[in-house]
Amino acid sequence: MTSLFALVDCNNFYASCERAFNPTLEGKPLVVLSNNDGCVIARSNEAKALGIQMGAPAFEIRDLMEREGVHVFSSNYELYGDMSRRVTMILAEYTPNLEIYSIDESFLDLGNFRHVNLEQHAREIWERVPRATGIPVAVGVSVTKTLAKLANRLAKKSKKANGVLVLTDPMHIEAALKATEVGDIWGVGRRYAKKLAQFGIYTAYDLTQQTDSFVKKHMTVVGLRTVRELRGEPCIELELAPPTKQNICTSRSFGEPLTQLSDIEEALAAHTVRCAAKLRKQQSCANAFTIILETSRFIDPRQTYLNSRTVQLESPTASELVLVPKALEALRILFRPGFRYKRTGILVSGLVPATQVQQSLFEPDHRQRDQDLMQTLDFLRKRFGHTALRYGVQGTGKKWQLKSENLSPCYTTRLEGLLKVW
DNA sequence: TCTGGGGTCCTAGGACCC
DNA sequence: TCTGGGGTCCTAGGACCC
Repeated sequence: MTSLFALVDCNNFYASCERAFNPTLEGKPLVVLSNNDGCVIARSNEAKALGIQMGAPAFEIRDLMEREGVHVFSSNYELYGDMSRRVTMILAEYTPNLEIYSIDESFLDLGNFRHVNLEQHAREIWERVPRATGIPVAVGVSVTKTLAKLANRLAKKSKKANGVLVLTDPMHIEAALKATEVGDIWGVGRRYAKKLAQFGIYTAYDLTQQTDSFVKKHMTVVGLRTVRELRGEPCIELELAPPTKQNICTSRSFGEPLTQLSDIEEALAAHTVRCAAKLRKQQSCANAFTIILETSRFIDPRQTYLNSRTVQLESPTASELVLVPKALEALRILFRPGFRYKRTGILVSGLVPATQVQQSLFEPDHRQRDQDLMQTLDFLRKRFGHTALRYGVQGTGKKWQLKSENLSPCYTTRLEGLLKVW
């Protein structure tokens, strides 16, 4: 039996979320900016039509946006996360096997749906999700995940497809491969596209015609898997449960450049607390952590500074009480006066399941005490918000906090947002 | 003045061991 | 032509994804 996958992708997801609660934005150009209101990370179709590029720095297009009356939003991940859960719940009704691939994309296993009219089934999903959630989607169906991605892309692009494309007929697959540039394949980025062009390989079809050894030589085994999938041979399985993360990173740019160690300490303490909470959420402990400290990358190279410091822990931990002081200690070693710093962060690594933690022979055993305290903290923060309980060293965060000047209300998760919808 | 924040996997090369 | 051979572990760097 051959496999069958659908990829359901939300159109302009963050932009659509903002619009879902504000119908007056229908048909208007709208963009969502990254953290710190830095660059464009989502655009409505109308904004795309104005020529606003993905990743464009906000300051470069400010004039254009003002002139054209573009509605600008700071990113509101609380809202997007909640909308994403709503979409996923609808999709789960259409398959027993669902992979939540990202905040706005899911793969559906349709392996046992051969008897149904696929076109009709996909079209039903396409209609149902926006009706239930306000978020428009596109649906691509094919025999491998990579081809389903490709079908999804064409479903969005082609007027005739109108949001739904089922790609199972070999003739249709070949035509689709010929119509797709090599750099638009899932798993082939800009670097490889450039390299392949030097060999005269421009379309997905061209790539499928290469020998396995050629592909492996230039694109490693990862690229070979992609090519086999394009040829219709499934190599990438559905991931039903999210894999346990092997690293967890929490870092943010500062709202404005910082020169004082004490301000940066505040930021790093806050990031470390968030990072430790993420660790506990996946029930892991870290064996090591790395602290990153850097200036802006967009200034005179003589004024830039980028350094990191990795610290091995005596025994794996997820306790803030251990991590915060050690993180700050590492930061003080990294810090050089005289630079204008833009970002700091922590990455925890060497993660092991919390249940398998071995106690070091040389450290006093604070584990039980720490665990109890962390449990209490997690409970209180869940109930009262993650900033409800802070350490003194975190300060008030005024100096380093993100710029978010155009934040929409958290319509779905906060009282003031709910009232506004009413 | 102003340019995001997460992640993954693979490979090559060096250190070190027997 | 060939400085021995083979294994593991670690890190840095490069590619990719959203």
